[in-house]
Amino acid sequence: RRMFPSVRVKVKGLEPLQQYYIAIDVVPVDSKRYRYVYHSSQWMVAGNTDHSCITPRLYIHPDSPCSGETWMRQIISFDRVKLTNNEMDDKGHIILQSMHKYKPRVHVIAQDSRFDLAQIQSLPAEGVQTFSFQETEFTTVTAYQNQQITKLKIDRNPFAKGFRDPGRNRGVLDGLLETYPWRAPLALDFKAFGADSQGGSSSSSPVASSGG
Amino acid sequence: RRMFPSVRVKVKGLEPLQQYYIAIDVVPVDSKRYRYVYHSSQWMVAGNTDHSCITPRLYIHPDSPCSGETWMRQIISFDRVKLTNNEMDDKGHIILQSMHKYKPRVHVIAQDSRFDLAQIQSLPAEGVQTFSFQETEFTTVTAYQNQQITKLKIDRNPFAKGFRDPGRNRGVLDGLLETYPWRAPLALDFKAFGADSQGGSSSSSPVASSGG
DNA sequence: CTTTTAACACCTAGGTGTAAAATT
DNA sequence: AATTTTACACCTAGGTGTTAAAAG
Repeated sequence: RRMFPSVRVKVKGLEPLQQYYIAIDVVPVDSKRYRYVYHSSQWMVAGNTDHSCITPRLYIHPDSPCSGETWMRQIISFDRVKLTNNEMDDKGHIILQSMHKYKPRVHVIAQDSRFDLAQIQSLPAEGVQTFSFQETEFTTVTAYQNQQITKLKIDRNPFAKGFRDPGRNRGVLDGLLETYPWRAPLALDFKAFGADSQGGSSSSSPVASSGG
Repeated sequence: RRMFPSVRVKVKGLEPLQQYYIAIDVVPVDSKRYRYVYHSSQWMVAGNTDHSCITPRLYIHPDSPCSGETWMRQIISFDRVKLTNNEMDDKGHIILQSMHKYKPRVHVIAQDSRFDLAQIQSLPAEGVQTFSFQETEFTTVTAYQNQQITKLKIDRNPFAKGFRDPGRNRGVLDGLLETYPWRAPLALDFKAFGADSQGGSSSSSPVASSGG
């Protein structure tokens, strides 16, 4: 299923005429398995798991490759990214384990004639800058554990319109959205050199969860 | 509106590791205006018009750029090409005049670092090979003139399913499809060097017409 | 017991020819 | 009179949370 809300970014500091690929992947935050405790409304550690050896799948933004000038002029939205818990998936979706914590990463990749980047499966060794944002951390589920998340999805996702309450509960939702982390596009600055730099921003608590 | 039936091609003779763009455009067959004569079921010349000065719009296949190996492994379908008669169109659709004859051209463009091909608006001077096929010639209309074309579209276009006759008229349509020109993908051979080569094939009469 | 799967009604988004209205 | 535009019902295609059944 699609990731919702989707990651949206703005990028600056690119070379206007250079061509870039922009891609996203999702990496584990830790090696813990979580369970949701209803009476305290919290995710709590429920054991260890092993994320080792699995290279995360890369989703290339469909506008890639594209000039720095064009990338910088638009908000870059990853709203077609699909997540699955099926480890045998053959449709190129991003594979995650349910009941785990993850964080998306955005990669800006300068096109280099030394590599064939047409069919990128893994990140090249150089010419890549990686950004991630604390506030985009989320917990995976196959069925929603948190009623607030369900309401947020129903109210904000156009495809869930059929489940919206006519008017009555809007106030509650507005309150939640006050701290909703992904309303504004995240900012990437390519000028900060070096790979794996953490694009920092204000850090709010993880709120979003996505069905697998 | 979309062009239907759409142009489908297979290409061979590419360099497996070279990157290529593949694009389509539509050029006038002549400078005549046509009208459809019902009693003889024929398109007849109805005057002259001026196609001069207008550079045809290029539709880049969405898989571009892509390696020769990948292009050669698949049937290349231009089923999302859109036609319009609005000369002020700002959505990048291919602009045609109604009641005129046209022929699609397919261009195979080797990626060359000397040019910025990310946003191709016009064809580069070299590294391009152009193919066209007599049997893909068609006449533009805003309302169908020929009942056989209407039937063909209704029976073959999945979006027109709501207009299909339940079973009864299938025989008539099958007879028409026997000479339907675009059933098999057209064959391009990139080995035939030089630009503007005419990829020849059997020449049947123009049958397809598309709404503007 | 908890978690996952699959079928479903209900949406968004957009591609059909039709028929009536508008234009030329 | 011929051609074009517009609104429309009817489709395809696919993204929602829900629910009941299945799996663990």
